[in-house]
Amino acid sequence: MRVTIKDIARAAGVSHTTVSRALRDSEEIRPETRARIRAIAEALGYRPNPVARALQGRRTQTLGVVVTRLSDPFHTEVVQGIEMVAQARGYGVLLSLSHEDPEKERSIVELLAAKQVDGIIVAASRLGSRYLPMLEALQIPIVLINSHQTGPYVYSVATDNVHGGYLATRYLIGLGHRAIAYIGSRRGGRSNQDRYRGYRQALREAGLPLRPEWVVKGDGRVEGGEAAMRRLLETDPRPTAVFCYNDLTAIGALKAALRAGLRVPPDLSIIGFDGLEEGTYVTPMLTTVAQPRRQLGRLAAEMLLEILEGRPSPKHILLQGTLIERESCGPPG
Amino acid sequence: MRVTIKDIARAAGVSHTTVSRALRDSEEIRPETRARIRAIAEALGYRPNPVARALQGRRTQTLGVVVTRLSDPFHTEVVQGIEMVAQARGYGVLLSLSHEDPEKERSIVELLAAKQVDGIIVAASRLGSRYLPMLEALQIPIVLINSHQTGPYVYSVATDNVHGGYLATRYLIGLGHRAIAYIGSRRGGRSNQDRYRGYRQALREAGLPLRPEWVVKGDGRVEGGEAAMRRLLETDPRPTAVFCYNDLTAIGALKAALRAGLRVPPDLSIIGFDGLEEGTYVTPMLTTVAQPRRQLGRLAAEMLLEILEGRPSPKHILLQGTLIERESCGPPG
DNA sequence: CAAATTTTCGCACACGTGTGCACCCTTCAT
DNA sequence: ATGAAGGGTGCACACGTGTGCGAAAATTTG
Repeated sequence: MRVTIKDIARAAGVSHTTVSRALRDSEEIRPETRARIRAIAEALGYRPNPVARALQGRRTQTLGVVVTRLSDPFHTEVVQGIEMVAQARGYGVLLSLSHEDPEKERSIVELLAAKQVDGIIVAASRLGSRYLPMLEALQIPIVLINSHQTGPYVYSVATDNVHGGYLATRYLIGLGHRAIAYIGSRRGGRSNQDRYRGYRQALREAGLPLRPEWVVKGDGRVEGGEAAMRRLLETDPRPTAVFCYNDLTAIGALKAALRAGLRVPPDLSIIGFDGLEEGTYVTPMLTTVAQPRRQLGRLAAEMLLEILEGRPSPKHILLQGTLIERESCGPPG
Repeated sequence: MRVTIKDIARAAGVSHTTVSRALRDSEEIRPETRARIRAIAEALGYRPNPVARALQGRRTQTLGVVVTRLSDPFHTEVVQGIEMVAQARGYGVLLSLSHEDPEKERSIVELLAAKQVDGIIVAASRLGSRYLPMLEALQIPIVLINSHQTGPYVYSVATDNVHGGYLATRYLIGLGHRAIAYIGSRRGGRSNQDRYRGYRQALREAGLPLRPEWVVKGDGRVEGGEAAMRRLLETDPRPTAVFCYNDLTAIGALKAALRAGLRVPPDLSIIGFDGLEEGTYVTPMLTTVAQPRRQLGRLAAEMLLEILEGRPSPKHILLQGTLIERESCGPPG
């Protein structure tokens, strides 16, 4: 059997009330008594029962985390960031996967709320604004990662996609490219639109035309990037550089280009987005706009904990991505 | 405020006892009463409080999962398998990362136990047999993934590393290779030894010599594989094929080989282990011995649930890997 | 119609921890 | 010596759900 405060009370010859107070270092209990009880608790190997505490105090010390898929390396790093903060502050992390199904995401969030988590972090939500009424009904603070929404219980941490798209495209322009394509993502939603916006803005500023046939869509994964690149390779004239929605897309694009016998660079330059480890696996290594992924997770968790513990916190945080120059870009050949 | 059975009792004009029984479909309550109470519960939007249930019934419906790092793609797939099963059966998944620190792994397992999880799954444990006394003291069933141990509360699911190593090496021999190297892992522990054992066995059977200078060690990650391959490239004669401890190591080896100007194949053949998605990102795509990773997670979760729900279950399951032929191997050139 | 039986429900307590308030025992002042 | 003041501790209840057992109501039986 597990040791409870009643067992300690019996051993110490006091009531469980006194034990409870002694262990919480209450001023009401005489110091010697406190010390004696602590010693007995130690000797008996007492571990407080968090379930009972939660029932009593209405706090489970647990954060719910909702993610679409873990097989997407973007999310894993975010979750690691969350977990590190949570672990350091004594919170547990209850993980649920939605598999990109909005309906499932909804039911998962409700399930987490029913499980009495203190707060929820949702990474890469697929749910739009119709989401909000539910969140408010739950009365649980929620932090959205890379999905901006507004509402009384809703907070967010995101990277600036417009800026990132602009950064990538400017970089290619700076290398001397004038024929720059964009491979987007069917499933990218708002973030795809924003990166595309940054791309257009950079083109416009440089006085470069926006060619519709150079804007194609993948699916945010390797296969989609590959297929999209094959379509780009058939255009005439061909772009000399490609900005890809994310690194997986870029890796697919690179595969297709290499298979077509192109040298990357100089025949083609490819830049990705995210800053995944995986970008260093390929040859040439992928140049990319890195999102501070772990930071996203960390900040989301810290924000949530601040809110839960009643400290002030900003409601929305926007982070900037940074360019990582590796090998997949160069001047047009 | 949250709706409790007391609220329902008040609305229905019965005691909370009756409500509790009605909702659990007890035979003691008259069918009409049951239906009436259910209707009221429905109307009020009642959700049972799992914390209170856990306190009363000693079950939290939560599984603890311990993993070294999520950034290792091997684990993510395993965790996904676990989560899918858990979600389908109404269990939550409490995730903790140990970051390859044995001491942390220990404390995490104890923390999970303190948090009253019903069972624990440990993926890729770094703790050896001195682990066992603690596990027994906790009296919580534990399933180890890819780490075989024996004890009253200890179960395991693993892939057959000896067989996998043998399979990979036989495949290379079958292609005509007679100079086959092995890049192991410093941190691989038992699994590294077993894969190496399979390698030696295949060499012995084929009458090939085991050359010490062709057995080097990486760290199970890309960088280590790269460095190890550079060392191999300096040997004379050079191996014509390399079996790598895992896919990340193989990706590193491939990078080094390509950088040295080798064609893979025919100048060099490389085979990995794990069957990661990442193996398809590189050019040429990696041939590998695939572990049924999601299956590992699934089986571990199913095993644990069987045990928890009192159904019989095998204590140890050993799965076989399968060869996936892609592009990185061919006859020696 | 009364007694025995069955059905239906509520009382009281349990699970482990926390807390408002009353009570008891010192201690000190009068 | 008596009263007040104050510190130290325990009683009783709360949190939400589940359950053994007894009591009341409904039904069957003699």
